[in-house]
Amino acid sequence: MREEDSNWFSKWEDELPSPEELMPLSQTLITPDLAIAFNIPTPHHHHHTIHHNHTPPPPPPQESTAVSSQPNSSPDYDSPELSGAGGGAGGSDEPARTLKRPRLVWTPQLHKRFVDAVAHLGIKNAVPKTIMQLMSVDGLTRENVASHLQKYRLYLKRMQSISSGGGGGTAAASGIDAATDRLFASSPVPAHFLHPGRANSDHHFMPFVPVVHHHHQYPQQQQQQFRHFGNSPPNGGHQFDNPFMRQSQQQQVQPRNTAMPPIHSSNGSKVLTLFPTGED
DNA sequence: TCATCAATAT
DNA sequence: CATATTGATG
Repeated sequence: MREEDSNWFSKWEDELPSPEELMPLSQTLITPDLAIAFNIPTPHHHHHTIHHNHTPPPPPPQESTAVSSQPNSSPDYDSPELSGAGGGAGGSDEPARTLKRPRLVWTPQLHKRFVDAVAHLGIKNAVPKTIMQLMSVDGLTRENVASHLQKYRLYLKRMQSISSGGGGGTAAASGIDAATDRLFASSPVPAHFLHPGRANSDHHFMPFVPVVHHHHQYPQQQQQQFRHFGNSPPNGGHQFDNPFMRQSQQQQVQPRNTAMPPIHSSNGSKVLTLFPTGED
């Protein structure tokens, strides 16, 4: 089983789409809204007091490459928004500083990364922030993870209850594999999750979180492509080409559904789905 | 500040 | 229904 330890990363890598596959998007990266949200780029140089924290008291442990290319403007706090005046004004450009991101769709794949991350971190360190970092999914927020984690924990709890209780587990047991938790069921639950009491065996030897972050001011809003990114293992990153599938814009294949209409937000809610649902 | 949870909203 | 958001509490 030691192999796995050395392979876990490779396996992970395998699932990761190659860089090339990630970028190609037919979407405009910067949408009008975005520009507006950022305070309308006036035909002038935007210098914006860039923040190159030189003397920040609390140094964030996230010192990666100093690649702050892409001088994005920083979110200035001044929104002319608010009422007023303009009223609806067509509603095209809304200053809306309160932009909402589209709902994240937890595909089995994404969930798998989540579970893997939690598994490798150990219950102990599996807190939203850390998980989020390990997952390295662009656009994924701490709250996304927190929310999912909360639900996932409930799922684990139910699982423990049924597996140990035994008594009177009438429909309870069946309840598990029932329609609910379809998502959670798609990913195997690491053993240790079921008993927190036990520490993990030998897996706290992480080569260090591959968190190779960019420093980015993530633009909030609009459909964005959540994408992963290959990290390089500390000891020899091997990159194999991964003939993977392309990303679908929005299309989620529900496992149990002969019907085809997947993304049906009854309304016109924008749903963001991650990469395509391949197979597990 | 962050994590966790319960309740609630969309 | 799945996810987001909020508020209380540690």
